[in-house]
Amino acid sequence: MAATIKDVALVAGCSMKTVSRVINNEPYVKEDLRTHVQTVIRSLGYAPNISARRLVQNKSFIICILLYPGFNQEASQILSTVMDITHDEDYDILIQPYFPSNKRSRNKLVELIAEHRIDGFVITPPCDSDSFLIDMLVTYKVPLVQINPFDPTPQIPSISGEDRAGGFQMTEYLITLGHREIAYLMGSRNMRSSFDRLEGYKAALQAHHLPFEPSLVENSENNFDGGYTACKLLLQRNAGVTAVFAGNDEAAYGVIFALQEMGIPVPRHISVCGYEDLAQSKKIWPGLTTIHQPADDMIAQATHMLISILKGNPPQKQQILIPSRLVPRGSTGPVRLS
Amino acid sequence: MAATIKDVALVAGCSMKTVSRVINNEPYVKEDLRTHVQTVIRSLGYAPNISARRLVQNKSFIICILLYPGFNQEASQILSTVMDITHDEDYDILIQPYFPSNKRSRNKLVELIAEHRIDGFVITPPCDSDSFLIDMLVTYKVPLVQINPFDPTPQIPSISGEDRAGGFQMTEYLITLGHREIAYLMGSRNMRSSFDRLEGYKAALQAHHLPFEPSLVENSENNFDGGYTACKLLLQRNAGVTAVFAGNDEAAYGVIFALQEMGIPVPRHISVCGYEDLAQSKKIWPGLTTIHQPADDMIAQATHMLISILKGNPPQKQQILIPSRLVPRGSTGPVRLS
DNA sequence: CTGTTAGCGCCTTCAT
DNA sequence: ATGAAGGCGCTAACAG
Repeated sequence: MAATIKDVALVAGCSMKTVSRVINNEPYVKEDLRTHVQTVIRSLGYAPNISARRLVQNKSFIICILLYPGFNQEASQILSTVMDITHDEDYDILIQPYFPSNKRSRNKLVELIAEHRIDGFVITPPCDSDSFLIDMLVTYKVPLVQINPFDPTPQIPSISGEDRAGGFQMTEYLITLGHREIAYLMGSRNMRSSFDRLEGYKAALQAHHLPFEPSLVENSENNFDGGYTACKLLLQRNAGVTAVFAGNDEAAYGVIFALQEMGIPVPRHISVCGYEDLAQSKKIWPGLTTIHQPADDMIAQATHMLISILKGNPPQKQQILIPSRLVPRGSTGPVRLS
Repeated sequence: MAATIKDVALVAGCSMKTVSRVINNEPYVKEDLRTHVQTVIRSLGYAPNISARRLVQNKSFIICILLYPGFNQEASQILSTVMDITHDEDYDILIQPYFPSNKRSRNKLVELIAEHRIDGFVITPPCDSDSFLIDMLVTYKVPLVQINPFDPTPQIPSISGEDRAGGFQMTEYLITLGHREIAYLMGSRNMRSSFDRLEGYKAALQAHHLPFEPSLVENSENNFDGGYTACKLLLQRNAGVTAVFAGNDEAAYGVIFALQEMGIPVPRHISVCGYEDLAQSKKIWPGLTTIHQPADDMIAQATHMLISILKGNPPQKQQILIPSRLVPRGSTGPVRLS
């Protein structure tokens, strides 16, 4: 069997506690004793048993990121980021699917809190739209950090994107290119970002003295099929559209596909843009114009924030805003002079 | 504090062991006692402490998937799959980055084995090209399942794709479309699949009495930039190419991008195909022809296999082969009659 | 600076 | 069919 702290103490001729001090880099051990213990540790191939430590400290050293399984593309970048973090930190990171209001998801959550004693959670939209989730975490006093929450609360730390500003920037950019009939694909209604971006869109129109035309707003899911379908519906109803502002990059891919299928050149006849700047967006021809606001960065920040809270260092600012930045690529161009 | 098994025993008026039996669905508890204990458990809101169980059983109930961080697109699908599994299983799944022969990766691995006592590993290529890794796992007797290993060993269970067959199918398909000058982008040399697909490519040429032309084989990394660069080099050297068989889908995206950039229509002038069938491949216009052999399925199978091994049920077959299937889409077409 | 003692919450073993 | 005792490996609290 593997060596224990007791074995090391025996061989090193000191107490268990001293060995413990050495392992945990605690002070109050004379330098030569410390090095001696370290030698013994190495010679025995001793490694601390994390489970025992977890038990006695009543901590799991595991944090959990709750993700809505609908977002596929995002996931790849999130995974890389998470892997970076686990590479460096003491905490293990568990990624769990969470469907808001879903019975099984809720049961799993309870299990995670009650049995696994997960130390903290990172919540991504639209998971926060399930009030059961937040209630549960608050009741059990499990630390959490929210990403783009629908209702930011001062008590709960969060990372949010400047969606209103992003919606404004993008719309203004399209207006500058000469577009007047700009469609907006509104994403899921249980995410605040959908509404905020719409606000920005409206504000930009107003700033340029353009009318807001409700029929140019199409409800759709923020994914490929959503964008595809919305685009077709929209063009049926509204032949004059010269630009489509999709709810996110994935939806924009759907829009582009639909347009190509209909033989409408992008961006020569219709410009398309998204929101998020997935890695894929610079790989599809002719490159997708979008707002840079990557989920992975936000997850990384949230995770680091959570870990530092768990380590007893509350953040300076509870609510962090990530600025949005326009990334122009080939999928948008000047409106065609007809 | 949370209730313990002791509290439940006290309230229920029985011994701890009886409570333990109830929790774990063990036999030898009278039916009415069992239901009574269950009632008490519910009323106290008792939940077993996983850390304690882990300590006493000397198991972590955690398995680890080692992933090379280079594959970004795959990751998204892997994550979804993994989330599905954790939703159902008792095991937590940790996803860890692993760079073959990298010092930090190796240290992390040792930590995972020695301190975290990870119960089992799923190894993906090219991680298995680091012999330290396999040695480590075998020495410590940690169960593992390999995916597409370079050197399959009868002793180590593995899931592999039929890469040779896939390479053959795709090449033959292109030949059937009339292509004669078919370029092959060879991926990483520390993955067996690169070589096997090349074999399939050669075999198909031979079966159709076509010469194998070494200058049509280009070494490249299996990613977007690799495909992009290889495509440009290739066309400089070899103007007559009418089809490009990329090492995987990501590389194919790079090829398509390069061709579009050069104003070469796909598939009218040059056909392009990939290997893997990522979700993205049906979303880019005009759809990527590819071989269906998704990493996520293989990971899912490997993970289930590992878990069943850990539960004491060795698999019937140690080496599992996943058949490859051709998925024709819009990126390939008949060769142009010039 | 170093050591002793007493659990953490659960399961295993062996009685009853 | 049920229970009592002991210990997994570690650290916290308190002595020295």
